[in-house]
Amino acid sequence: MLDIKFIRENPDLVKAAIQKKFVKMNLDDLIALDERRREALQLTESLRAEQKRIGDGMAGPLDPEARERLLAELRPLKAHAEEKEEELKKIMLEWRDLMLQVPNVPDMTVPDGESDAQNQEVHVWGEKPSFAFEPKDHIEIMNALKMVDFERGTKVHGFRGYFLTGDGVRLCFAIWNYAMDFFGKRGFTPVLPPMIVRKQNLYGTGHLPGDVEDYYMTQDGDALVGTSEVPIMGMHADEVLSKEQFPIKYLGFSPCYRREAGSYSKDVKGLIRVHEFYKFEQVVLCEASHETSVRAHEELRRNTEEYIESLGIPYHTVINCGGDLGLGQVKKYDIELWVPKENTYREIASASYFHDFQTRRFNIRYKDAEGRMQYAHSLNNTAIPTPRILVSLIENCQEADGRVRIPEVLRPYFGKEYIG
RNA sequence: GGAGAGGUGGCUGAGUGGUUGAAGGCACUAGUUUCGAAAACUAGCGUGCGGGAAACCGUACCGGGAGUUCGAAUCUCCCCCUCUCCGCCA
Repeated sequence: MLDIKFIRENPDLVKAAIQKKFVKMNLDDLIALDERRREALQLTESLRAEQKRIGDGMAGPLDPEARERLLAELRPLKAHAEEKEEELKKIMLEWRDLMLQVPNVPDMTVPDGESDAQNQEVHVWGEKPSFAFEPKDHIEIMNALKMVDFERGTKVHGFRGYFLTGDGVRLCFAIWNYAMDFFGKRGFTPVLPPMIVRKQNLYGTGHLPGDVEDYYMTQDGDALVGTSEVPIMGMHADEVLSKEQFPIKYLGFSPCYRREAGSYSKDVKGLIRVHEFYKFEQVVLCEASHETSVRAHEELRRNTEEYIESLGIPYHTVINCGGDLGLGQVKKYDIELWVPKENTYREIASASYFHDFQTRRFNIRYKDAEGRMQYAHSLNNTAIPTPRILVSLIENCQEADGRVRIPEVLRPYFGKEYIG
C-alpha cells in the first residue's frame, strides 16, 4: 500500500512504476476518484457539522414548539447528509480496491523488462565444473544412491510428489544445522512460525489480492503459506515497536506449500519445482530510511551468497527487471545456482525490500526520534531452500564413480565425506 | 463441538444517550529544583482527512459493518477477533 498523498504528489513516478512492472491499472482513475472522495468527504463533514450545531441546541429541556422548530430545520439537512454519506461510502469501497492495486515504486537501478528473461547478471562466482565423464542429472544420481523416491512420492501425494530417504534426509539435516549456525552467527533469531495463517497476512505481505490460485486453503478459510515471510511479518502486525529494537532479524524455518498453478508443463521432473518443501528465510524489520533498507538488502543478499560460496557451488546473482518484481517490491536480486546437466543457473533465493509497503498494510509502526509514528521498513531473502538446493549440490559434486562429494563445511554436520 | 466474558489512545484503565477526543495511572517531552542525576512539582503529549504561511480551525475515528435517535464509546442486530470453563485430542 502506498500513501495516497505520495501518489497524489508523484503521479508520474507511480505511473512509471505501473508501466515498469506491467501492472494493469489506470492511475488516473484512482486520482480522479480520490478527488471526488475528498470533495464528498468535505461536503459530508460540513453537513454533519451543521447538523450537530443545531442538534446541540436540543440538549436541555425544551418546550414542544421549540423542539418542533429545530426538528423542522434538521430534517432536510439530515436527508441531504445521508445522501452524501451514501455517495461517499460507495467511493470509499472503490477507492480501497484501487489502492490495493497500486504497485510500489521500483528503485532507479531496476532494469526495464517484462519477464525474468530480461533480468541482468550483476555478480558471478565460482568455477563451473568440467567433468571428464558424462555428468548425470540429480534425479539419476539421487535415485541410484536411494536419496529420493519419486515413484512412491507420486503414488502418495500425486504430481510433483517425492520422498526424501536415507542420505537425502541426512544431507538436508546437515544443510539445516549448518544454516542455523551460519545465520545464527549473523545475529538472526530463529523462528518456527505457524504456516496455517489467516488471509489478512497474505494481504499484508502483498501476496493477495492477486495470487489466490497459488494457495492451498483450509476448510476454515485459512491459507497454507508458501514462505515463512508471511507469518513472520504478521508477527508484529498492529504493534508499535521501539526503535531500539531495530534491526529485527529473524531466521524463519518452515515447510512451504505452493500449488504451482499454471506451471504444469514446467520442471515436471526432479526437485526443482515441488508443492511442498522446506526453507530457511531471512526477514528483517528496520527503521524507515531508504539508506538503511538498501544497506540491509545488500547484507541479506551477501549472507546467502556467502553461504553458497562456503558450499563451493558456482552461482550468479541477477537483478530482477521491473516486470519480474512483485507488487510491493522496490528491488529484488535472485541468486541462481549452476546446474551442470541443464547447463544453466536455477534460482534458489530471492532478496527483496519493500520500504513501508508491507508494514503499512500490517500496521507495524515505531516512534522516531521526533516522537512521530512511522511505518517500519521490511525486507526478506531466502537463506536456503531444501530440497531445491540439492539439485545443484548433487550435480556439481558428483564423481565419475557415481559418488557425491560432501562440501567440506557440511562434513561435520553430515559425518561422512562421500555419499555412496 | 457446548457455555460464558470481553475488544477504548504508545501501554494500562474509567466511562449515567447530550462540550467526552474521551477520567486516572504509566511512559514520553519541556520547565522548576539540583554541581549533576533521581525524586517531587508544573505544563504539554493520539491519528486520518480538509482548510491555513503559521498559530490554529473544521471534521471523523472507542474491533468492523448496519440500525434506532435531533444526537451513540454508551442502546439493537450481524460479522471479526481475544480470553475463560467444559468436551475431544497429539
